[in-house]
Amino acid sequence: MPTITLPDGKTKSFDKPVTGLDIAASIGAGLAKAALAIKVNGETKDLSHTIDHDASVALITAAKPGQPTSPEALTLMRHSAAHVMAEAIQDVAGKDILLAYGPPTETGFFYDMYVPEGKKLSSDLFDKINARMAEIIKEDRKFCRYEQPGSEALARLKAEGNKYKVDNAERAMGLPSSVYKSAKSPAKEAHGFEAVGFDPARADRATLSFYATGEPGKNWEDLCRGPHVPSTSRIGAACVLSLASAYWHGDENSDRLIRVYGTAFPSQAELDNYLKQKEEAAKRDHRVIGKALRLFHIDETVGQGLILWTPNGSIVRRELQTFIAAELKKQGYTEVFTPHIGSLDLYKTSGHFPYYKDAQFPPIIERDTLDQLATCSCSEVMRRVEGVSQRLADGINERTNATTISKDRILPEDQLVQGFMLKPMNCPHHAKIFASSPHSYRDMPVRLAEFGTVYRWEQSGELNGMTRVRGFTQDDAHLFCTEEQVPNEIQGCLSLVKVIFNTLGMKEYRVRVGLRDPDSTKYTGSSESWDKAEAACIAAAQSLGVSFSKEPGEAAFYGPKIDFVVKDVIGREWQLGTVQVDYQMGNRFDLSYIGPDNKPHRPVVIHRAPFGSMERFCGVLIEHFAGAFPAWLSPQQVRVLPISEKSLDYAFQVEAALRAADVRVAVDTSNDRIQAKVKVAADDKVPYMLIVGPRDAENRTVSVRARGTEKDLGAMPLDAFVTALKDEIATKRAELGVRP
RNA sequence: GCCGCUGUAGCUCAGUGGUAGAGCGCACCCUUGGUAAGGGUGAGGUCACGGGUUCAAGUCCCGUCAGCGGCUCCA
Repeated sequence: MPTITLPDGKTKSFDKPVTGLDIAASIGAGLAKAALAIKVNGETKDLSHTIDHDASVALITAAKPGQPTSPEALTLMRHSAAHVMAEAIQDVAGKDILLAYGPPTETGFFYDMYVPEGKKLSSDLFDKINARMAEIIKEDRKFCRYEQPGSEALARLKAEGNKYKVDNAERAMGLPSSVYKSAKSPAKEAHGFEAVGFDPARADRATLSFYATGEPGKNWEDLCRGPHVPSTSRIGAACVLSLASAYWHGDENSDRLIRVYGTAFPSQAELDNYLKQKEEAAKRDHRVIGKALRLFHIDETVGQGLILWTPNGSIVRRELQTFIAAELKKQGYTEVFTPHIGSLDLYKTSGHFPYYKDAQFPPIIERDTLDQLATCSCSEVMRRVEGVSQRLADGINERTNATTISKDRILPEDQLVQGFMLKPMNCPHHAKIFASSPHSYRDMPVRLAEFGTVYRWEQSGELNGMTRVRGFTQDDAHLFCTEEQVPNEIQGCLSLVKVIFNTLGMKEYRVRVGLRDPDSTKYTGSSESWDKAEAACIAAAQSLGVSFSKEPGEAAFYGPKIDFVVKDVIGREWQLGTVQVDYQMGNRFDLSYIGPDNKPHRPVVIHRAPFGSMERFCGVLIEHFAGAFPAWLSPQQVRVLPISEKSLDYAFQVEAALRAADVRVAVDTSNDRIQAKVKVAADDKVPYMLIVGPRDAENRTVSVRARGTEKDLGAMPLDAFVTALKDEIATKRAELGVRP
């Protein structure tokens, strides 16, 4: 008879098998009421699950009013809400919509479904679907689990004609799918089900579970692993949010499904709060603020994914670049400038071409050469563009000690097509700068920094405001160092990140350390070097003091890396910068320095762009500050608001005094009332408003109103304001601190 | 690239196959004021672009381009 161990270590013995609900009730009526599910030996089960053996059990409960709900409870509610939504959709839009897969997510849930041709599932139906969901929740139907032998259940699902469920069932039982064939990855794990070895006998032994929302055979039901909350009312409040499309199994050659997103919360108030937060977040979107504050512009005629930095945004960017450049100088970096294009041979040497050709703008080829190629077939042109001379191939193969350039890419000189690439990376240019002069170990490390603009052919559907673009400027640098110097240089990169994030008050970022896959042999460089470099990356990440994760298999083939990831206002994660150790580039470009032994040695190269690109970083910053930049970054730092035109003269004097102190300032010369001028300045998120009227003119004072304050802070002498603001700007303070 | 949605004034958006609309912004005029919108007048349109259906298209259909939400991808 089962003895149950509770999380606090206490045990309870029962004289017959017990359900989760029994256990909860044995502890207290309140707990029984609040319980949603149980965890048996760490595995979440329905509350009605029967335990007939000794186990450690924890109860998952709904939160008391005013208390935060546990992530586990939310996940349960949302998974259950996905069922409710699917039922509602089938009620509203028709049973011929085939359900595929509906899991909970971090902030809600979705359900992928196949909508037959000719049928439309559009957001017009959301009101009806939401109403139906509310009804189902109110009906408080029990989630009723029942099991069927695998083969029997499978036959039933096949008869029902939903191949997606058949596929789910087959995969749940460890059978190969009879309906889903993937060209890409046949062994790919099915949605959410554990991958198990193929075992035909398993189908007969296995059972499949179904959940009826109510009575099996009478109410709506779905093949589902569970677990669920006890009944629909325990979901609280749920709603459908948006439509998107998704591929079956994420496979673009497979069926296209409609993905319906929704979310659920324990109460309507919490749901409303979430929706309101979403709305607020949308207002912080850098694309919205960028337009309102005229920070940047994207013009169809210029091209998608190409950012035009308007004057206001350019100020923000310039301030940031100046800041970063000053920090780099402190760290011993030297600045370089390189052009926006480089010859094809450069990228054949580096390996970027043709390996990443799909992610690049096509090559720039001379007009005469194009004329010569006019009669060639497309594939012939590509062959010639991608071809490599014998000399270049021999050099690379020798230096990389492998057949890096295969024989079939080697062409006679007269067949080779010369041309240029818009540069997708800065490293080849920097490597050439390093190689342009001899280096002694005494000069190492050589740190070459450039705000280098690169161009990449991103898929059109991926472009997104400033966060995903086709042309961008990296805060790039390459550190050419000896192997011993690697840990110290990585540490230096991260301390730079720390300084800058701290100054900007950015705490919401995480760090991923990409390590090599222990089972793979694709990596270059000795395993001792790798061990040291990986250890250095981990140690450096640890010293940052933010959350970091080790990601085996995420390293580049040429070395381990550290990535910085931030979230935007709508919860999407963006990779900002990266620090990558590279054991390959030195070989590719035949780089060397003379060591103490008077012999040449290969330098290790560290690529680092801690903020990724100015575009993405500024986009993230706009959202971080919601457009309300600290004074040092603000496009306009002060606006002078004369009470009336009678005070215009003094307003201009104030402006002149501030301008002389290098403050970005403007006078509002409109003939509006002061109330209107205050409103406009507030909308423009100007840090300081200086209201000046006859009183101020007489006393040579300014009445200060800082952004975010409801009222004026009082008057202060003009000179004192200028001094205080200059100091705030010079020290890059995050808060607006100038006070009378 | 794929799926869905969207595209009307500088911005935010109404618009039922029958004369192109509002608010904000902008220009000018009145108002000269002490902290989140004073009043008036006016200018401003290839209804994204190209085809088609129709007596008639901003509206319906097809295509293209772009934006948005996802999917896939991301050195």
